[in-house]
Amino acid sequence: MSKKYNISVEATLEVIGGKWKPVILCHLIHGKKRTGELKRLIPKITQKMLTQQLRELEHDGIINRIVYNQVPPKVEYELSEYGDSLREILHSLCLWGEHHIERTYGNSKDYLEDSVLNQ
Amino acid sequence: MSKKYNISVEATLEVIGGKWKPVILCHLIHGKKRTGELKRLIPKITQKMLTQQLRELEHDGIINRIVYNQVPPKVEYELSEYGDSLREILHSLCLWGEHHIERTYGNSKDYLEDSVLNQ
DNA sequence: TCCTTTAGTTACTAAAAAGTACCTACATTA
DNA sequence: TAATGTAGGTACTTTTTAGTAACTAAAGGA
Repeated sequence: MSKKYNISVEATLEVIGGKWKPVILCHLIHGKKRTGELKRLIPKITQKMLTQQLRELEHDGIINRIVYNQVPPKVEYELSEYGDSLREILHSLCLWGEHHIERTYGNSKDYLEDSVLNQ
Repeated sequence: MSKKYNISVEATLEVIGGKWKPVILCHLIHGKKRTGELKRLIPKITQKMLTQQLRELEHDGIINRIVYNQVPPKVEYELSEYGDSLREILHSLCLWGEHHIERTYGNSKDYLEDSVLNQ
């Protein structure tokens, strides 16, 4: 009848899978971000994909969308309380990536953009 | 010049991103599996995708491919020592999925296939 | 001899994901 | 009056990803 998962990780992937969602969320674990900030932090993402992914994350209760009623518009995104339950996982995913880059290339400085995230 | 990541999680996604890899790996954290076992555990995967994903994981050093020189062929896959560094992350991803299913549907039994993985 | 079994390959097709380019709203400021 | 800045929407195209179906190898057994 109802939708079945063969293994629970499939449910996780429905929510945070894909090319952009983990990236967006890894930025949000460092705090609230405006739309434009996210675009700057993720230079290769298009407006369309950014909005689309943010909408889905909001729909799944992972992030909050905070709209300030002003012109020009100001919108901020943050991890919701529920999304915060992903914090450790997201952090581990970032950490593993750093280790992997080092293992693969010998160092991470030359292959990883400097940013608040990679200290 | 050389390839750059804007954030380290991108490197992680290159290795374990996509629709099938986390599923395959979550099965392998419970031990060595033959090709046919994996096909049975992941009913919706096709032979082609299974082989393709396994090859990539092997190439990235995440899994070992163990070939027994016999006919009909017998091949087993297991997490490599390096792949084992993903064990905790994979486990957390599964756990989060279970919580998410419960939060979303009220219970997990009706939405999650019974298997060794979901006790 | 021919079927079975297991793991895998390949050419082709279909579907899903992502990219492009252009459009909107509207208060503020020059 | 016209340009600016910010967030977002949309139709269309391209690219990527995945699925389909038919194929191979080779030992053992009927």
